[in-house]
Amino acid sequence: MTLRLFNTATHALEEFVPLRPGRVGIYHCGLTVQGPPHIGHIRKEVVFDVVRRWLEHHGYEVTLIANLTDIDDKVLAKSAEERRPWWAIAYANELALHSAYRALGCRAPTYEPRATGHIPEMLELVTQLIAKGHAYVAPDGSGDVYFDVRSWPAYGELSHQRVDDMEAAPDSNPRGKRDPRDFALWKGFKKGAEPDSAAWPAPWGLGRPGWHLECSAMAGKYLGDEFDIHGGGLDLRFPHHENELAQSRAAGRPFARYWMHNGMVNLGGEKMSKSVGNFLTVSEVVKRVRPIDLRYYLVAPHYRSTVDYSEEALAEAATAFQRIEGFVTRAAEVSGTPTAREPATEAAAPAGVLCADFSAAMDDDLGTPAAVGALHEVVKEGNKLLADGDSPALRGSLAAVRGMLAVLGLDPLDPVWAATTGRRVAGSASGQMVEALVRELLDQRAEARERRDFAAADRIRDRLRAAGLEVEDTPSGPRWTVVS
RNA sequence: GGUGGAGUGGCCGAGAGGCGAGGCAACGGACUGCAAAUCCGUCUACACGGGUUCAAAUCCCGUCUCCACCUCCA
Repeated sequence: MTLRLFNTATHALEEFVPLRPGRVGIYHCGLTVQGPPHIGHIRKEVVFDVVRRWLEHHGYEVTLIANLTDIDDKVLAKSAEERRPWWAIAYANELALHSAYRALGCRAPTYEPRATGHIPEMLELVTQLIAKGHAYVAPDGSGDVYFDVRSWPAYGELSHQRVDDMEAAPDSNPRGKRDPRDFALWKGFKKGAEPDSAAWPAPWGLGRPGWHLECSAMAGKYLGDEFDIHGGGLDLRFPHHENELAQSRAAGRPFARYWMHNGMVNLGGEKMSKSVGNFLTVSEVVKRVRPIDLRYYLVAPHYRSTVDYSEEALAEAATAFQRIEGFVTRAAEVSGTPTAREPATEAAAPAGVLCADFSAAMDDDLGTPAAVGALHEVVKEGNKLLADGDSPALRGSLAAVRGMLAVLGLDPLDPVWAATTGRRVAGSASGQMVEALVRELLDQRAEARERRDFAAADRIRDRLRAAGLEVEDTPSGPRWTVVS
């Protein structure tokens, strides 16, 4: 069973072979913390969370690094606009990002470095580039340092563009650039126009790092000069990733071996984006839909395809997922598997039980759509087994389904969802009271049904529904769930 | 101008020369006191125009439409 990934650098499906046996290093560009994360941002987090889980399923020890760009033009602009320190804005949005991670069941990165914490590493990289003749201090006295694109013939290798074919940057102010495509490694301090706290000393003058530089320096620090996978949104391929690659290689660092880019989330036919204003934040969407349903919606399509966000499609995805979830909760009850009511103590299902179609799909460039199809097939089989009550076959189906769901980060019995799936009452003291009261009402209903007083029985069911509890009759007696 | 990607049934969404992914919705049936859930069945689609082939959603040529990037963007 070999994993193949589509490498955007070569435009080909390649067998994944790690640099060091048994270990995988992944770097993906996190957020510029200028605002709270939207659905497009969190899709990327979910995608790489699944990449990580699948690699771990393969037995790799995964180091996942996601950076935070906490100093840049946008953050400073926001700071000026809101009259709050830039670092306070960055931190507030960092917290918002973390809460979105948690809401969607994304495991925290192994480490999440902030740009401002890595100035020395960045200065070192710039120094190397200047020494090798690939970067220069602008002659205009601005204190800017630029990467010299013409000095690096491979420039454009990642996005398959030739420098001469590129539109001349519509930069009305070429400042001290030798070529309009040269990009800033270091931005000289603009006294008065920018806060003094946003400047760091450098051999070529006070200033702050350019965006592209940060990622090269941090990836190098935590994963080494060469590492396995570099990820990020498709929109970052050029110029950001191209620039990272150029400056790293020009400094003599081989950099990433595989490049993975996730597709965009569109809203109203256009990429969800802060600047256009057509975005939905994770926190607002999560008020309308359960986070686990949102995650299913983002996991089910292929990671490289565009997702056209719509409430209707999201609602359909939720219904589809609830079918899977329904099987898991019923099968867990029937087989005595701990549910969210009593948090699971057992680990995720053992790897061996995943269905072969699921694994084959995942190995084929993370083919989640086909994998989800395979998952639904097993659910259908499981539902048939459920009619006969507990059995080894049912337990096998449940384990397989949970194993597959765990890879996708969607196991409804995982305690991370306990607070938001809302379908069970948590094992708190008040939960136990609700439990006892509902039990009493259901007993009364059973008695009413016994004497065929269906009007009375239905009245109890209706009242419970009005209170947000759905009652359904199963061969093994009535079961109830919290629906509101 | 350059570089990529996409157009699939009522909807979402895979696949990539033959053998009907999957889900949602709808309809019919089974089960149920009624529901719910579940199961069984029905619904044969691939932007358009040509071509290649015994066979095309899949390959070739042309056309149209849309998206991303070349400027900050996951």
